[in-house]
Amino acid sequence: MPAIECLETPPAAATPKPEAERLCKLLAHIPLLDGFDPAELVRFARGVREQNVDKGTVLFHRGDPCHGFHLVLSGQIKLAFTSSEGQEKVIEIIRPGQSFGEAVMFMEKPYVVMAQALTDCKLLHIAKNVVFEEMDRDPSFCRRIIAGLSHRLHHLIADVETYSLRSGRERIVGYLLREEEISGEPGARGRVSVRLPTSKGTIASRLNLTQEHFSRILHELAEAGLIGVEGRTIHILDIEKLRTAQMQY
Amino acid sequence: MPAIECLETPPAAATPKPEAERLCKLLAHIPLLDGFDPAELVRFARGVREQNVDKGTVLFHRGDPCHGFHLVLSGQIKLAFTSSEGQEKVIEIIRPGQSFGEAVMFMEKPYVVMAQALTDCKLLHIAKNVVFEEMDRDPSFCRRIIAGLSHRLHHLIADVETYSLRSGRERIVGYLLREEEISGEPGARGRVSVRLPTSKGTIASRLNLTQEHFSRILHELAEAGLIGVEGRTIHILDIEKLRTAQMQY
DNA sequence: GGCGCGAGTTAACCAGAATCAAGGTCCAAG
DNA sequence: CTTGGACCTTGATTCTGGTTAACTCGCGCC
Repeated sequence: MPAIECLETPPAAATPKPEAERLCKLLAHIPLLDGFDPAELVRFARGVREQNVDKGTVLFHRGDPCHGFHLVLSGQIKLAFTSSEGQEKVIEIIRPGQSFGEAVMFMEKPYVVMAQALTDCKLLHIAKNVVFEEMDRDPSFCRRIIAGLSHRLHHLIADVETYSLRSGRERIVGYLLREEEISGEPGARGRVSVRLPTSKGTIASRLNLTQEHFSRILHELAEAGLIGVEGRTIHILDIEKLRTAQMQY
Repeated sequence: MPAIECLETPPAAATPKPEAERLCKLLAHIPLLDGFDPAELVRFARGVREQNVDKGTVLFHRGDPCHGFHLVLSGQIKLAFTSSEGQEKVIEIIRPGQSFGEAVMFMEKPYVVMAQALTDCKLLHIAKNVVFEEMDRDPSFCRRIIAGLSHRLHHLIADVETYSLRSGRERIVGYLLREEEISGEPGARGRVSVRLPTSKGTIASRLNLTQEHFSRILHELAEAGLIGVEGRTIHILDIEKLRTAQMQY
């Protein structure tokens, strides 16, 4: 597990133009900047840094100061906290197109969680000063940030609900159904397959379960004829049945 | 438990002036509007409605549309969700000076939780249109909203951490210490007392415990000589010792 | 090939917390 | 004063999920 390190893109001091252009192209795709005109993007690009990190790299620990936020271009990042006894709880698995660290940035406080690459990743780091400048300049940009934070909050409340009101079995079934929803076709019926985005241990922690318990429940669901397990691929044998099972338990 | 009902302040159509003035005075104290000049407050007051609700009143249910946010002037409101089986989980107990419902307002989605008055309450309801107008007009107002949402998010993450990494005992000890911190003198030592803001059952739910389990743990803590229980008043016999107990468990 | 390693599985056992079922206490209304 | 209800406590029992530990499987590497 390598220590924190920022593999910057090659300096490119000699030819800054194409490098900046490439960055702008990347920026144009991120939801927060959707519809920004080129001039705005260039302004923004000043504070943006591309990072390539290896699997296992810790981007920041709890307590580290925050200088901006991150956006994942490819790969996966896990956000987690570790208790004093060393056990870890994964709060979120960040996937391409998603960003993290905004809330802490706006609070001017150190990180409360740690972030670690689950795979080799390509990231953008957006410095907070360009965000703050843009906020002063453009009220609609503020609106987007507010919308983003609200959305995040909403999501987290749903997580709290899941953790406190649902059993392990229900959480797993819910997870599988959601996962199918984002990766599969919209109106899927009957037999569909879901590929787990990362190791079972990590997903178990995300769902507030131990790896062992997760494994057991998958086994139970398989025995009940609801799913088939094949490594990281879960075959949902009858998605309608799984949905109704979700209701009952 | 009375159904939802909005006890508006008397119409005051004949003398709108003093009524508006009184509202402005209330508004001037809320953190979000701190430092606003009178003209801004008046503009804001158009969308503000005072509400007096009785204990037990449900302000909104999950699924209700959201037309603005609420601020508590006096009394307590509980935010909770109810599972399909009817069991309830309290997410937050809102106290005077605090507000709720902003995130949902910015998302233009229905409420995901329900809000109920734990005591007779005085509230302000701020309509979303005046908030949105002010956001377009004043970037610094946006900043405050962003700061508020970030803070809320931060808090919720701390809750998730507590729920998933700490035992019931630890959660209760942590709660008592926090409660002491906000109600007691800053540098308290030795013996101090904390008054629970509401019923033990509600607090138990807030901490993700059953009433029974909560009661038992209080008993255990009392037996261990850490606290004394006298109805809703908890005497912390030695706050230093409780703090170190918090570390160990 | 054999070694080591990480991920996953399985089973036996255990603990923390929920559930169920009585009571107890206090207080306000009849 | 006594009746009922809200709130709380207590004990017995059950259950969910965590802990520990052994074992398997696949894979990269010497």
